Amino acid sequence: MGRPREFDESEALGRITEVFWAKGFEGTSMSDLVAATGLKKGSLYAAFGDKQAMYLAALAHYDRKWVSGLVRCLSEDKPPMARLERFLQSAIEGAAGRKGARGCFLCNAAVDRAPTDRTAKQVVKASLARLEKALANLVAALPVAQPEKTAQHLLSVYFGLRVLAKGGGAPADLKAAKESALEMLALRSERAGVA
Amino acid sequence: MGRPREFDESEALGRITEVFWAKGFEGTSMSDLVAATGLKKGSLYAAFGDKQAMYLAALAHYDRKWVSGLVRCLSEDKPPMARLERFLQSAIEGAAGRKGARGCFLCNAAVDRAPTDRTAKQVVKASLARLEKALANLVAALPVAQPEKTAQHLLSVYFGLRVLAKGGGAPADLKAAKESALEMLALRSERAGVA
DNA sequence: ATAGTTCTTGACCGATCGGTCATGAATTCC
DNA sequence: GGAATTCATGACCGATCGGTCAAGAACTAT
Repeated sequence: MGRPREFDESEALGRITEVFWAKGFEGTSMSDLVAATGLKKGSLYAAFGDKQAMYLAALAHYDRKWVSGLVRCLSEDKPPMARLERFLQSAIEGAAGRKGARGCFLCNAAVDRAPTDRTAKQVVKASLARLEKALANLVAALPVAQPEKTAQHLLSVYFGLRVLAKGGGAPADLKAAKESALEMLALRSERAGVA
Repeated sequence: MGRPREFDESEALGRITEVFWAKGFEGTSMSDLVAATGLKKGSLYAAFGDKQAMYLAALAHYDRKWVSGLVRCLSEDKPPMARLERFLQSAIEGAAGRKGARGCFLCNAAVDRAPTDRTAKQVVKASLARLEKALANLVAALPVAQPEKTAQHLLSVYFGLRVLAKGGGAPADLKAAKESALEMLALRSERAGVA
């Protein structure tokens, strides 16, 4: 009953996500969201609540769409090392093009929103846990001891690459970090395989 | 000649740095800086320029004070692995206490300021390069091949730990990531030492 | 003493901030 | 065809944003 929505809520959430992703919570104004969605302020508030709620909805949307994509990529039916290589490579490429300069929304949220927004922090924690689990599953297919520890290590390399990429790290340097991580892992596997 | 400054410019810069460090560029207002320094708006603008200039001054101040501290710590006359352990541990502890929740200003700047502020990006790049060089020097004391690659790897672990810590990573998980990184390095050293 | 210079202060600026609300349009239920 | 309900719209709100400026205070050089 009542008048039906004239816009696609999910599409609007996609636009909102991109804005928060690119500009952060504090850097995003309601007029930015109005411009990005083509909706009026009243409609946005009616559909999503206040600014913080919009941010949380965007973060959840990112988790569903992009984090899930990463998890899927980590769980693919390919050689484990190839999956890991692609995983780390995605962190490097995420800051390459003009549009890709936004990096990883999860990383951004962890750094500049989690410390002040408890709910955002919980969402971030949940996404991190999902990634860690997928990584641990992958590493478990390798002959290394303590796959959880190694997964945490690789997760930190991933986010470290995100930071360095945003900070203007040279592509060659990022590639070096990635290769070093993979080489060390191969070394460990090799050794454990022998033992 | 003329009326002398009634405040310590360096002390004011210290206060300004702490505010930007804790709240980011967009999250900091001039009234925040006024409150933190005890100065009036006019004095701040006269001394430092506009908001962006204040941020850049704060970032440079951080580089001089804290990044230099890290570099010094990495160059100490102690066992290399102990220095590395302390280096990574500082990333973990930097988000522990209430006050420490601000994490690493350099990491924050890389994530939320570097993409939109070219000058900030250059300052960040310079600081990153300093850290990388100190790390490479340290790693060179170890019997590992390609110390620069390894240094990049360790630097990404460092910033990854910063991100995970801010994202609410459990202390045990952060410790695991740190230990995994150090163990892999020890393994590599051992092997290279044998070869 | 006085002129010249720098610093401090608080009032002030237009613009924008996040958010609300009354009104009219669109739809369903009876 | 109302009555009820929901949505879209644009005007509107006080607060705060980053930034400026005139006027007085504190100092130096002559």
